[in-house]
Amino acid sequence: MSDVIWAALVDPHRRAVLDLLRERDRSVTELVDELGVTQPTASKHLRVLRAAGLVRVRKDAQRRIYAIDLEPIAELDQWLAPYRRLWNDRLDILGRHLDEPDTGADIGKES
Amino acid sequence: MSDVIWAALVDPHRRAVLDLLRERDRSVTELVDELGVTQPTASKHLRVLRAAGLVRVRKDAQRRIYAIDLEPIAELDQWLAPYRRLWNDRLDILGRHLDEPDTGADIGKES
DNA sequence: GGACTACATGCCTTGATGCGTACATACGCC
DNA sequence: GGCGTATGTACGCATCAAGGCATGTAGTCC
Repeated sequence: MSDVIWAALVDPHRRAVLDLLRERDRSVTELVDELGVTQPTASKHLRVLRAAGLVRVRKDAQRRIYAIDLEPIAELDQWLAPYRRLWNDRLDILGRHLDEPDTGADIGKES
Repeated sequence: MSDVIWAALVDPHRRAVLDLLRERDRSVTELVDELGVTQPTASKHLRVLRAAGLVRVRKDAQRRIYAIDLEPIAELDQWLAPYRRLWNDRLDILGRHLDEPDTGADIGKES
């Protein structure tokens, strides 16, 4: 997946923006208030998120309403998939050992 | 989830390391060869990955064998979960509209 | 059209990051 | 103990990203 997406998500403020937009669409002013940052700072973060395709904008009179776009998130999920599979496999193995503690004939008990 | 994990994952070289370690454990020299970077560079990346808990090391004589640790990845997966849920919800809605294109009585046809 | 609101952009400074080079350290072998 | 291999670290440098401040721009209202 694109480096741009990772670069966008690495910043806590930008992840906070996504969290807020997950709830509902918001104007820049709303985001500024919620994040506690200055307006230019928020605008720059939004620019990065836009470049990564993580948010979309629509105009509402003089306001800009930002909405989340989940497609890059789905990409991230795909990147994660093989790791998640590995993780689950290992949990399964652990679970089997916990379920059948005395069938570990192949583990080789000490001595 | 911790910023350290995001910071560790943002670098392509470090993600490449994880990809390689997903396959099997490897020594630093192996990673250096695979990544095509100098040894100090690799060591620094590994340091960051260690700090984030994404890899573990064990000593084998003068070599250090690195192995992946999936727990931070699981954390990332948890962070992703609400987004994935939202994504799936929207796919479902889209799917329903595609399946039953003419039952959209509540959509409000024009005029 | 002038004032006001909402937002974006440019410039600057500062702190973080990645890489290269050189060096230090640890281990095995003889 | 000296040497070679394997790895980590210190330092300097270049790049970059984040925030502050000032300014530009678009839209609304009167």
